[in-house]
Amino acid sequence: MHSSIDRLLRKLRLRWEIPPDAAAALESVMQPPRRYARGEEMIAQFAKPNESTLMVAGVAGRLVTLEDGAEQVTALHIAGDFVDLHSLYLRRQDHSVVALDDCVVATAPHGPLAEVATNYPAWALAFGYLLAWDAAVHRRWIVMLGRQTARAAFAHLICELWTRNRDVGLAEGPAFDLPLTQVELANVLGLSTVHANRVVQSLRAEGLIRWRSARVEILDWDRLAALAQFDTAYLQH
Amino acid sequence: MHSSIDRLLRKLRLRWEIPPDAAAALESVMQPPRRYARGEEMIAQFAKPNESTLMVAGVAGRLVTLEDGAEQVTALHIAGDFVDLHSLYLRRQDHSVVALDDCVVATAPHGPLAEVATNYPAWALAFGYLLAWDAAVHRRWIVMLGRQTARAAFAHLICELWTRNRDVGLAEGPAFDLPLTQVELANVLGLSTVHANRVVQSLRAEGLIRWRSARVEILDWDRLAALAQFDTAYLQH
DNA sequence: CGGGAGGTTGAGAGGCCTCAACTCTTGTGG
DNA sequence: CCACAAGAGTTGAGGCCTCTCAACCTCCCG
Repeated sequence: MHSSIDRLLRKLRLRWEIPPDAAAALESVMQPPRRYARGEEMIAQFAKPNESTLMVAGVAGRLVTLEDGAEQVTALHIAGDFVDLHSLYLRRQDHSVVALDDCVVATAPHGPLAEVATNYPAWALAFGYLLAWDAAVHRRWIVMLGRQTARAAFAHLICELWTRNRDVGLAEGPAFDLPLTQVELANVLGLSTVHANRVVQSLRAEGLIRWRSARVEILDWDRLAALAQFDTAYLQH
Repeated sequence: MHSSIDRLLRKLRLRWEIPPDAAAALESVMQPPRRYARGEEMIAQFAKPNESTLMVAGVAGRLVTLEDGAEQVTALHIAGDFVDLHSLYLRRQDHSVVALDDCVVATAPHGPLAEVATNYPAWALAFGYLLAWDAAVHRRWIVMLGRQTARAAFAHLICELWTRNRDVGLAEGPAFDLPLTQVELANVLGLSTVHANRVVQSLRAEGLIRWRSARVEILDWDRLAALAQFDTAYLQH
């Protein structure tokens, strides 16, 4: 990877032309890469950032904390994802962003970023697409949490993350990095830690996945996707 | 209401200037209002619409149907909401849109709509805002489904819908229209119909709300909001 | 070698589900 | 104007999924 926006370009170019001059324009407004260690808070809840953050490497989560202390992860992001493109349009963050692994990110100040969108139709379109795509993933999570069992939800999460990793060139065959603790997984799936653990064990015992030392390997895609009722359509468009 | 976009303008003008000429430009690309009867499907799942739909009156829901037949509503929309602004950017609908009450809608063809965004910076900004706002609501629903009990989730839904109705001038004091059947409510909250019914009764019995003949009246906002852990921030920005 | 984070296990409780029946409301046709 | 049908709402009972509490294990690192 030569530039911070390579993974993003790779994903977008699956379905669109991004002209080299447009790519160069975005690249020119990205700040130099910055690192966060696993566990660090990248953006605080209720913050009002004046820049948007692009993941270059690692995994980050958007975390909502309720008054009673309950925590729910509303989105996971990997290399090539903008973590908070929406902050271009919304005044306050409704959630914090946490590094779930060591991360490298590059930020773009809102002013120049908006200018890129005005000057390059390809980016105006792509930013709209990225916002809409984010929402499409949110909707699938709503279905996952509202209408699927814990086992199916976990299976779906694995299918989604594998697909997204593949789309940016980060899946090696049936395997990809998943540096979540089971506590964090529970906060994604809306479960208690104890039950999250049992769900993981159950999929392992059935020979659907292997998961150890921050790496998931999918052993039986067909059965996993069937359990998850995974339909990749919402990720592609 | 004189024009189809009045409620939308009202909502946006809570935080932005929308110049009259920009307003006129959007209005000029809206098609004449069209009606749907309660229960009608406005947009089919997997459709590829070439227009976006603005609610003028009524209530609509975005409905995802899984292979096993389970149904989950991922969003509710009232007057002033674009139901599928994202279709400007995404090729296929990932869900259907259903009229939950008699509805009046106006559509705008994607071509002219995109042109309005290019020619009027206020609309470029507002469309980005509306997309991001939609996603913020999705995120709150993820928290609601993942980390709140059925009672709290229902309470939250009521708080959110009252606030949104108020913002477009459709709340009369503590009351607003909620033309959902309990089956539909269950599909919003990710519950069985039976349990949805018990949740409704429970909030009624506690004197938090009244709900009859498609109309909700909030009897004790403070206790309802506390139960819901409702924080209006995500709706305002 | 000790400490701590992460993972695992067991047992009992509770929220929510399914199945099934029953009641109430609404609207339609005779 | 009544009778009936269909849809919506309600109730009961039993069972499963998931939660809480609490302990214990394992691995890694200093």
